[in-house]
Amino acid sequence: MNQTELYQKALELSGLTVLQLAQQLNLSPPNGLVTAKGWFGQAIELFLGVQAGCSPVPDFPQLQIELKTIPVNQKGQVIESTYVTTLPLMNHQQFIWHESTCYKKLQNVLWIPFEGDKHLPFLQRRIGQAILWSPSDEQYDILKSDWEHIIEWVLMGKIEQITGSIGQYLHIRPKAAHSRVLTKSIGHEGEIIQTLPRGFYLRTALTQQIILKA
DNA sequence: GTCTGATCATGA
DNA sequence: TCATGATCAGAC
Repeated sequence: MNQTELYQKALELSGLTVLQLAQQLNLSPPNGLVTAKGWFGQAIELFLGVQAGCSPVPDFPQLQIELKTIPVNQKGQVIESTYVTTLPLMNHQQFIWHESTCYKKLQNVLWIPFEGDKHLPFLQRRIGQAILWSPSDEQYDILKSDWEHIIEWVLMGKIEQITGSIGQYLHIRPKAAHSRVLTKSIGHEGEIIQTLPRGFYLRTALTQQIILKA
């Protein structure tokens, strides 16, 4: 499958409801998202033929394309931020921008917008028109500088001091089963410390531009 | 625990 | 109201 074929396949989703998607895939859909937060994203993966897995690479490695679903309200406004990848804390290879999973995942993203208004019954929500996006020069520069800023703090052993308010398009937030989960990181003396795992997220400041422009 | 898929829920 | 911090589900 090449890029065009993938995009054409994604366009077939346009206008389908969640229920129709589930029927087409022979899945029994959940009644809501509280206990099935990732269900929709995984159903779309199944439809487009993404290999299920947990390795930190783009969904379509050969095409360098990452797949993202994104909830939008009736005014076309993005409702939620978008998870990108885990924040590297000990993996040195990941401290180089061009080697980072974050860079690789953001080169090309296939966005699948869908109705995310909470008052809409989940099964009746419709899927929108897919968007194949790559960052503009300006978006790229901001993403890179956000990333470098955050990684610099990690390298200086200041992981505990990075809050979600840092970063214009890209920021970090907790990413774990719960707030007691611990993983290794660098302390301010260069020693190994235990800390809560974080992930990179895209702010709506960026994703709104992408959805609007399409 | 570590990764993926994400949205929930609460405080300012 | 909305951004930050917390949490849910599943594969491995």
